[in-house]
Amino acid sequence: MTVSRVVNNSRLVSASTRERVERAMESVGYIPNSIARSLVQKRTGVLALLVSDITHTWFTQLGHEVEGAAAAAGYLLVFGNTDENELTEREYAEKLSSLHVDGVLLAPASRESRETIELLQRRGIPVVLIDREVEGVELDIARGESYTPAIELTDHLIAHGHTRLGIVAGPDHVWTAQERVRGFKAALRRRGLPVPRRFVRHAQLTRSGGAEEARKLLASEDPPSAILAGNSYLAAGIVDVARERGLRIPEDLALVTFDDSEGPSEWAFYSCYEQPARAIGAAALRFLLDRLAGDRSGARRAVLRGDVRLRSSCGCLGAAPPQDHRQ
Amino acid sequence: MTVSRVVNNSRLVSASTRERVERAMESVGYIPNSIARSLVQKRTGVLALLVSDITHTWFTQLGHEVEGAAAAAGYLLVFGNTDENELTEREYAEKLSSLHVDGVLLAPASRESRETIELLQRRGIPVVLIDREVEGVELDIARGESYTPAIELTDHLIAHGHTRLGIVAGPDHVWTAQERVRGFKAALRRRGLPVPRRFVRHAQLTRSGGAEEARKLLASEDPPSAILAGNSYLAAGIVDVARERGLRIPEDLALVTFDDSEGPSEWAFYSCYEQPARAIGAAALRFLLDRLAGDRSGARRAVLRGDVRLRSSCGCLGAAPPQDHRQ
DNA sequence: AAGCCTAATGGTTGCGCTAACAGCAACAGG
DNA sequence: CCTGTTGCTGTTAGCGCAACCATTAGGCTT
Repeated sequence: MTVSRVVNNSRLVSASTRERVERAMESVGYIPNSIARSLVQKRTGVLALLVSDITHTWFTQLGHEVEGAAAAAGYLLVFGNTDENELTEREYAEKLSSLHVDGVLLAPASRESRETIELLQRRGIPVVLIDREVEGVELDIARGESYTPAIELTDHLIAHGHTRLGIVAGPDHVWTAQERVRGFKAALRRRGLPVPRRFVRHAQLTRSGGAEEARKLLASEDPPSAILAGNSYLAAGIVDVARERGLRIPEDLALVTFDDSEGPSEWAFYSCYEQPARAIGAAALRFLLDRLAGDRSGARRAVLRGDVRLRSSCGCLGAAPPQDHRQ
Repeated sequence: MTVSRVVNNSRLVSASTRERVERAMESVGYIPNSIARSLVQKRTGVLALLVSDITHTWFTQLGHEVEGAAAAAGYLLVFGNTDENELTEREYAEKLSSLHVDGVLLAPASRESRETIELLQRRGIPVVLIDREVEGVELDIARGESYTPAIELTDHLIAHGHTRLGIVAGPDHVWTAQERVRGFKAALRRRGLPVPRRFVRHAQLTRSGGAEEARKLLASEDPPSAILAGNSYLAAGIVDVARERGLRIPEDLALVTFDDSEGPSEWAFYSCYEQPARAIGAAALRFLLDRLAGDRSGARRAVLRGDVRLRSSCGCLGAAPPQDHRQ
């Protein structure tokens, strides 16, 4: 039909016909069927963002940014939540590829995400990684840093005079957690400080996960006097436990963490390395849009630098324990 | 083809053929095209959740719950973010209806959302409202309470001895904000207390929005000694301003709020009325699934009761100002 | 005036799938 | 033997759209 030409406003339609068609569409209440269109055009105008935890502020900030930019480029963004689980992730990938989304931004759950990625690539769906590397995968990626800042933060704790340091990082299968642990250990070794295995803890990336591991950490005979937390949720859990045990922060327990970014105001108490969520999202989307525009060049990498913010929880802004935040 | 029958596992296929087909699918890497299927079946297996702010913990908790339940029912959930804006909302609705999502859960941005809803209904897409009523729309809805709890919270402040009370609510076009203001005023009137117009403030539902209005509230000659905040983000903004002005909470300024639900630990300091986000999400999805199963009965309403949690910010747990949460 | 271009429009086809039906074998009952 | 029944498999059509080709009208060139 000529209707199609009107809808897609091809220029090969006379003004009079166009108007006639438009009036007709109006009166019938015609709405083009994107599904049929997608079937023939092989593009849907939908992008997907798969994150590991949609309740995590950091990811939603990033998502918010990506969504705005995607809308500006004429794409609809859908969010998916993998729950830090490769199986859920794979299922999402299958659904999304069967729905023929045009591209996927993925914060990979673990090493196993490689299969998810390969699945998507086999279907010709461009993938851009967010936040986390996957071993053996050469792909566009936008992320922050983990190794170097972990060293910086650890060094900072050491500069405060601590010699018994612990870390509560995310699950072992999460790339950023591995990197942060690696940086932590490197910093300690460089200073000739011990790295007791029991001071290196992996937790679920939630407040209760952080609390659980903090409890193990602080239960020992000779507990650490300073902790590097893998992110602000873990830090909040650690603070919970400190409160439980009557430990003042930073006097009895110093704390530094990661990932704060426009978070709740409580986090304003944590000394942290702030990952630029929005900038990472924007960079990732740009990579994806370039791919969709036909860019076939090699894998690109955007490693965005964040800022260290020294506040109360390490002792830089004086002793200011949050134990008044009782339930 | 018989292939279709295998994929949809109809029972009219012999075991041998099924296996043969499956082996073939495996070897070719065949994946069914959901788009084509959707085109003929007129269902996509996709549900949408439109919220006004995806960075708001309350909505993501709700979303997380809905997503899990939707997945269990075989549906994929996509999230959309309307930014508290009817236009964005309408655009989403058009895109989603043109993508033929099977149903929509909507937290309506304002009264104008009525048009969004009518648009979707005209296309035969079932809609269930979340959290907020829309005047003149009779539709399934799952929400918490606002009017009654606002009275309770206000009464509680009065019981603490306050006579000059203010409210920082969400934007005037948001239903819950209207209700909370209505309850606030009703409680004051019932006790014979004045309701100065300048003590009733509407703010953007963000921390900075809350701070802005709190500044106006506290700048007056005879400022309120107690504030009811419309949600925890607004409360955080109010706390920021109190800190700015050296006001102790609750001694110099008492604070009660809404919406806390598994939020950041800072919120554990706020006395609040806790809306059951997850339960609301679950109820809404159940309504939607019932509609999809063919339920044609009248509009249903689930009004879920939450709990008042009395903590430090109103003075119930002793004076415990959070001013140590400095930047 | 013949030939040829261009702009505007309509017709046909096929994207990949499934609903509906048609076909066919095997077998039971009359 | 025929008819009916069951159990499986193949065929046809059509979902709504756009790519492609065909057609027409009108204007331009030579």
